[in-house]
Amino acid sequence: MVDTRFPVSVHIMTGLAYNRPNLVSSEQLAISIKTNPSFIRKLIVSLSAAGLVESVRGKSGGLRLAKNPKDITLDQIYKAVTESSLMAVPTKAPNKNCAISCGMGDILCKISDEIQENTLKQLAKRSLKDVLDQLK
Amino acid sequence: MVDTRFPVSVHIMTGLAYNRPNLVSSEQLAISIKTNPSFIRKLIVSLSAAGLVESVRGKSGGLRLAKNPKDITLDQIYKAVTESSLMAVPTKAPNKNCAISCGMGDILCKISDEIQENTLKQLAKRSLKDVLDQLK
DNA sequence: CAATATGTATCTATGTTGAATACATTAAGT
DNA sequence: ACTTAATGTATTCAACATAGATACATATTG
Repeated sequence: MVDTRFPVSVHIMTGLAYNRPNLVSSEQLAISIKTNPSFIRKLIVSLSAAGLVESVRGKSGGLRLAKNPKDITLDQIYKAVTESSLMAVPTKAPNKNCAISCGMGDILCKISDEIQENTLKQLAKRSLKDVLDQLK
Repeated sequence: MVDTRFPVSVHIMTGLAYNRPNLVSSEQLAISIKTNPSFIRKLIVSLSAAGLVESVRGKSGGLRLAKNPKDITLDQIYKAVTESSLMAVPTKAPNKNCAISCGMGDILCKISDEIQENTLKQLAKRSLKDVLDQLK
């Protein structure tokens, strides 16, 4: 199965940006994204912790952006909901009898880090406002 | 579980480059990488199809690079063994009653494509010879 | 013809993701 | 106060992808 947390989160954030400053419920978001409110709320926990979303509890509560869409970049969203790296890094201990095996770990980690950094830099160029403008 | 095909393939290719032009068996590679020959051979199928590896069957057979390490770049390896994109793209049909849902697909695909293209461009800068030099 | 390598197929164990469900907590509104 | 409706949190489940395991066909050397 593929990790959809980031794309789903972008969808969530776009929905909130679109309806700003009104509150939107996780139920409404779930319908728009065709997923379940449980998944939405799990993502909201991360997005709130990152200071991107505010929630209001109780009746007539809901969710809204914590910042202006132009001040939210996609790398912030990515970092909020994704902890693993795009490229897998070796987890197994190297084969100590093999020079190549011993050397590969560092090399692969360096490549992975480069990809990660580069991708985040690229996502940082795009704000939620850009996405919203593109939508219209 | 994480997709390790690319890092494992880089390891394979580095092993073959290191021992060039001698043949290396999938068994030896499996020991170096601490995995099983079956997985190695599955990857070899893809690497061979991409023209990166040659195999010799039968007794005293084995595997070797099909090209000079300086002419093999990491994006070639990546493309040979990985078909899915780094960032998940939406697979579900959009919610037709929702403008945002309908618009998100294209936007997310564009972002995914950008990341993919950018990452491959970055991997293209690095040749197998670079990896080998770095190892020594 | 025996030995040893790749090629190929199948099955299984494991881990991850997201769906489903339940329920506590909070706050509005009557 | 009480009902209603929202988030917060925990747990379980189903589906899926990955890689490990195994078996065996095929090819080639010696």
